[in-house]
Amino acid sequence: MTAVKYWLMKSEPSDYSFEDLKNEEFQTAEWDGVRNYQARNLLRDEIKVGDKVLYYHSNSKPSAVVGTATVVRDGYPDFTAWDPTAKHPDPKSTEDDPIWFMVDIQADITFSRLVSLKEIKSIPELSDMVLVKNSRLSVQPVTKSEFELITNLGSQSE
DNA sequence: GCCAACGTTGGC
DNA sequence: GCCAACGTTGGC
Repeated sequence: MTAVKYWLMKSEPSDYSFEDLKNEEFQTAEWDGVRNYQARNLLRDEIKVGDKVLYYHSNSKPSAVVGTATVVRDGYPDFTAWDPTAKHPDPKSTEDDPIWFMVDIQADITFSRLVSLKEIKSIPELSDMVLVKNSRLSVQPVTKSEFELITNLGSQSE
């Protein structure tokens, strides 16, 4: 039994929002479409059932963490990669030799107020977050204290 | 919509 | 293996 780890996953809400996740059956969805090797390695090797996820809306007004989710399935091949009609097909990835991986996540807490990137940047304790430093990685590690601080902020009333 | 930062591709 | 050209991300 390994310890629970913490992550932040980005999605453009116009593409797939936290509301979309909550509208799924069992509020659960495949986190497909990741086409970045660093993120792939995390999905394939590091992210495990029971891990906790901050759900971040990028390219949004404002960009913000809007809720949390729980990983409910370990990494497995992203079969949308070899579907030419999918959103992010990759002909180099095949069923026999998959390149891209995904996990399943289930919506957990819906924040009562969003925690914006601006707010995150204003908090000294969060200045080491990957989100603040390398804004491009779409799946990134966060520490337990970062996760708890942001979840506490998002759970405050109003 | 702009563009900086970053990642990937491919010629050599 | 280098690196210029190109594509993408995502804040603003």
